[in-house]
Amino acid sequence: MPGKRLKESRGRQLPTASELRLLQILWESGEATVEDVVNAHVPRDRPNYKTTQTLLRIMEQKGFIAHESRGRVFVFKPLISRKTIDHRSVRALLSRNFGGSATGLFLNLLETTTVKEKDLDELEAQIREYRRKNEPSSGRNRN
Amino acid sequence: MPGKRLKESRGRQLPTASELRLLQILWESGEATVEDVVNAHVPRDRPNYKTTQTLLRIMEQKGFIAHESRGRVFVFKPLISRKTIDHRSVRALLSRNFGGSATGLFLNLLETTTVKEKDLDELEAQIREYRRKNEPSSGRNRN
DNA sequence: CCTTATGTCTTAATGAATTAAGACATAAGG
DNA sequence: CCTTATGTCTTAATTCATTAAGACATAAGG
Repeated sequence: MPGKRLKESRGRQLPTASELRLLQILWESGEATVEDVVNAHVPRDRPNYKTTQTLLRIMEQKGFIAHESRGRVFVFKPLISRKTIDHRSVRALLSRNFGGSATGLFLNLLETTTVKEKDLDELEAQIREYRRKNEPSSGRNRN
Repeated sequence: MPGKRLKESRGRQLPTASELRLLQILWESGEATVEDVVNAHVPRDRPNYKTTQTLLRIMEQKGFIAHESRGRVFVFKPLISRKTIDHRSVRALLSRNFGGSATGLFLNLLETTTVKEKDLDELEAQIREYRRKNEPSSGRNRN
């Protein structure tokens, strides 16, 4: 057994890859026992029960989730939302690779990925929506 | 000394945070000695010479950079472009957090960050550009 | 030429992430 | 009631990232 981890629960900002996988299961199911979490995986990459248990305990130490006892089993629930984690992840990538420039990331996205026509429409709509929200004045009044 | 790392140079896909910092220096300067890399940092967070040397060697094992001897010093050059790393990083985030959906990431970007008016224009222009490139036919011919 | 400063090479301590086994407690079934 | 299956708690091996010291070689300067 290696690494005790966290002197007094320091709480990294972001979950690790394995932690995120379990979080996603909890987000979908709302709450889950260790067994539920294990069984939520396809048999192909179903993790070990005890391993999963350990991971969940660590995630609790980090403040990502909480548990309550129900009979003799623990039921785990997420304490942090998917949206929050997504925000943090995007911000991390932004400052790591793009000097904080959202535009830079977006341009990269267009280069990297294949965007469907329908999604392009959606993106334009969202840009218009963003404009509407953040600039209620109708234009021209630049002073 | 902990961890020999890499049985026969396995080559993780992405550089770690520290590695990326050094890579960015190499991308800007084109090439650099250990000393150059150290001095490229502001005194505030200037890393140790030997630490930097070790990191550069590891990065070379991973295939991110290469060196050539010049006199008795090593001159390091990047083997991988910023664009490639950015692409990989975005793809990683995409599959990790957004189920591969670029649109999801983009919507998150709009929510998370403050985008300047000028950048919105730029984004729209890029979307039009993307359309022009990926759909040269002028419309209507759906068969 | 010979000392010394500087650079590379070797070794390593520490901490975190991942994985999982064994100890121990207890609910459940016969 | 008593055995057993199952769940939690404790401990730990392994790997990688980060940091850096010491050994050793050699170019540079006096």
